[in-house]
Amino acid sequence: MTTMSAIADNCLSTLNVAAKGRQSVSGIIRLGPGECVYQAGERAASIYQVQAGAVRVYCLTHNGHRHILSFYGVGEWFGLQDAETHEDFAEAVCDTQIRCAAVASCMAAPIDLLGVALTNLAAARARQLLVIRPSAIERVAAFVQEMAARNSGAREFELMMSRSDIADYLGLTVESVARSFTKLRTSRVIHLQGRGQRQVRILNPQGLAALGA
Amino acid sequence: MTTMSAIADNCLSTLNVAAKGRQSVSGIIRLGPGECVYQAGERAASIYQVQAGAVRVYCLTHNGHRHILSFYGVGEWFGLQDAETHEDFAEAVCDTQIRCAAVASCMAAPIDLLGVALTNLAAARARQLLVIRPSAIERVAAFVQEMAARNSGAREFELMMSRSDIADYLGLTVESVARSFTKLRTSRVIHLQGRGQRQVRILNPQGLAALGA
DNA sequence: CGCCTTCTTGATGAGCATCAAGATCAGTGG
DNA sequence: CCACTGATCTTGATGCTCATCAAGAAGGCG
Repeated sequence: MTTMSAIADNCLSTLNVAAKGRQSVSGIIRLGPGECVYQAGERAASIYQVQAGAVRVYCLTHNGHRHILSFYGVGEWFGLQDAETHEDFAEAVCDTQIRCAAVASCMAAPIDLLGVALTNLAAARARQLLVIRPSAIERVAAFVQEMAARNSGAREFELMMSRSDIADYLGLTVESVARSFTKLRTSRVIHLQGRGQRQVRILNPQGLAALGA
Repeated sequence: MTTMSAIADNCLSTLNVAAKGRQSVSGIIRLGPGECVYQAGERAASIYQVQAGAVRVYCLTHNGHRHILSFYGVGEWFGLQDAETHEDFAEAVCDTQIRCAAVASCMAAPIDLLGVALTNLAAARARQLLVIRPSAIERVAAFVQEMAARNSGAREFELMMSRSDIADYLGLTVESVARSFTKLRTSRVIHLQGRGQRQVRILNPQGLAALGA
């Protein structure tokens, strides 16, 4: 019983801490490529939903390398965490529009914080399975599938992020990413064109799935 | 205060879904090494807290390999997720005692589900940073530090899991794990002894941190 | 003792990081 | 219109690290 009430106390304290010390900020924000949504060290008082474009959330490792924890596309929520201040960075990948909701406002318009947290948790777990995969081409194949799924399963779509972003997301180097894309292209699994070879058309979904599943 | 109730509402809605079709189960469960807490496909109607021992939660990958998502030690909660059924497996690592709480019971005795979810999310993110690290010895060093932290930062403690568990947790092979432990031993960073070389004493915390930080 | 599991050590090869350089493209200004 | 510039992407060569295969060492237990 005492354990139970202790947990209830945690619940209260977490939220009060998160909300205190900052004015509730809500509204729409427009950002250009590379512009920052929040930085490590800032107070975490809001959560954000992508309205258009895409956002990358990343951490810096001990040796200064950037590791992208997740990309967020239209409709997805990010920025929720347990600590009082952010330990990560969020930036627009391209021209982007986000909605900002103060966590404290969840009482007025109850946003499903638990749902957001669980969705993010599930995504983080899925990413672990992806990243642990040894082969570079498998990671890239899985990434292409993930991006296709984000575009409603379209056969053709445009990557909003650079090869460098993809590399930092998959834990590879830019060169390995480029090589894997080349392999997928020469083996007729995908077709690449457009500015920076970011326009992707999936030619052989089965072949892609066989690699990335 | 109202924040609380909003979360309670969320709690209710999510939990009704999760709890339906299964009797609420609460209580204490004792398990021996390798015994199962839940399996993929089972309805997710409860969350669990480790009272003694340790639990491993893992997924099976497409090619049949086991990937351990997380270890849970005394006091930690696991089993919470957004899907209606589990997609992962939970097993006792050693002799273990867990507390089982039906999610539906959170209305009567409000467990901080959001807090549990956010803690798990933070852990998943930390693990991404660990696993993405290229070097095997760095991963093992970070793992040893994590285990030390779990034992209240003790200099000496016993690993409850096998080398095989560690390998599946770190995304390495058993051999690489053993080699890394050997390197840490021969470089006088740690000392190993006891059954299965699972008794660890940290001789050089700075050296360990330099590798694993 | 024999059998089993777990951990360690050795030899070899594959795959990726690294370093280096070339290719493509958008933007800029003569 | 073309040359210049910088960013991004691709390709090539080399070495290191880890997975793999194989076998030995160290308990635990009947």
